[in-house]
Amino acid sequence: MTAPPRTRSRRGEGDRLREEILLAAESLLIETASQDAVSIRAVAEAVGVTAPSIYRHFVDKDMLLLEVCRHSFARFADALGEVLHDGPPEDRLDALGRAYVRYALDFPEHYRIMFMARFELSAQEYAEEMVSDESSFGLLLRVTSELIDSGRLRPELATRGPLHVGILFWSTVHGLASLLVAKPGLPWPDRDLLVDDLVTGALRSFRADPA
Amino acid sequence: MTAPPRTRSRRGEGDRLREEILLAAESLLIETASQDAVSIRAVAEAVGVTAPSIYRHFVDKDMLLLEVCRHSFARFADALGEVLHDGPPEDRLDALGRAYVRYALDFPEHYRIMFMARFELSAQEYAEEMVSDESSFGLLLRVTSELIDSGRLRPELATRGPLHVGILFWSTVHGLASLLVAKPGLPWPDRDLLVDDLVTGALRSFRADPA
DNA sequence: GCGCATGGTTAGCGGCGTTAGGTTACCGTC
DNA sequence: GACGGTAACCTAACGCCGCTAACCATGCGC
Repeated sequence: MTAPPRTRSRRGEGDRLREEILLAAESLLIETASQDAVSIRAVAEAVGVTAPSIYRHFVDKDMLLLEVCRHSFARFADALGEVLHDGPPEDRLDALGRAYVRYALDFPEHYRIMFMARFELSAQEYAEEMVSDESSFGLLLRVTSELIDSGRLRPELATRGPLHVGILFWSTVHGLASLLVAKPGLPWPDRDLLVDDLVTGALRSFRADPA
Repeated sequence: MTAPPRTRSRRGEGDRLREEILLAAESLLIETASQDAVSIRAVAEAVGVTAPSIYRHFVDKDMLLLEVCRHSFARFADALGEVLHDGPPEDRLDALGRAYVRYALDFPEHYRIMFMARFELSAQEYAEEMVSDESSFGLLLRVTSELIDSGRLRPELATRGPLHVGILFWSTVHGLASLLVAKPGLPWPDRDLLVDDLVTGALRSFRADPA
């Protein structure tokens, strides 16, 4: 784990080390479950290289973590995509919400840096990052669009558009997920029950006709 | 701001410096809007004292920040208490939710260390901290109790108890609040509208009878 | 007036992110 | 096949950080 012997990369293969650095940073994040433990020096030692070498591949630590973020977002989107079977949009949103919280609990530190850390991105970068169709938020937007199109939404919500509704749902599941991640020591009641009531509650509040 | 001249505290007045340290830490947090900027050394310089002196009054940095947290929680509870006028529990919960998000936006860094940082407290400490009647969570629990007692809650929710319902509401408002705080650069749609729909939506999902 | 707890100080340790500048090995060129 | 250029990585060091050890001064209680 500490320092495997390294053979220097060939001419055009500098990106190999870049990938190793990213993987090491991710591993460190998972193993230590602490963002502080992911120091430039620790990552460098894990890949068997000195600290300044990191800066050949990442302009600074924030950019390294941001790249880890991007990886996490991709895996996050995959995890959400897997539960998104065919069916009515309500069911799809329900599945999305449950998978969302589950992912946060499975990868708490990844969730932290994705949604609880403040990276100073421009609105431009955010737009690219989040609203792309393959992103997790893109998935959500697609489902809220379906929901609006289904006509079963409260009219005043439907007029606000998919983004607004998406953020409402996002807020709801993120609220529970982030609290569970941030305060694991709290005497939480049954988590599954909370997720259940929260997700079904949100869906209920969206529906025009209370069935 | 940097170093006012200090006269040494008298025998029993060591707590005076302790208070000054706390206030300086809070000021730094507000002015710099960054938790990283609140270093032991910076705080020490702000009160006109050397860094090690801090440790006469706080065992370590975490405990200092935790104390700042306690201050914040107290002010937070005050802010919530102020909007808690008489009336039906639904209205009180509504007011609580709106004040909650408003506070987070007014004091984002305080909100961060209160609800988005991970302090390793014991369950015991949490219990004392949060469920005390004067605390913000205590206020919330009181209102959710009223709500359950009113009999207008969905029966399956009412049986889960005030804590469960309180956490559901807390999650909901915290979700939006924390996202707004964590990602200020995102192209958010109208915030007031979001708070509106979120809070009324949560209340609607609680109600047994959709009026 | 003396002892001693209280409320500070100076000096320094190890770790952090980061930079400057040097070194090594590969690769295309002549 | 020697050679210059450059990509890839190194050593050394700066200025921060949290924190500790050890020392000093003040002023109260006796």
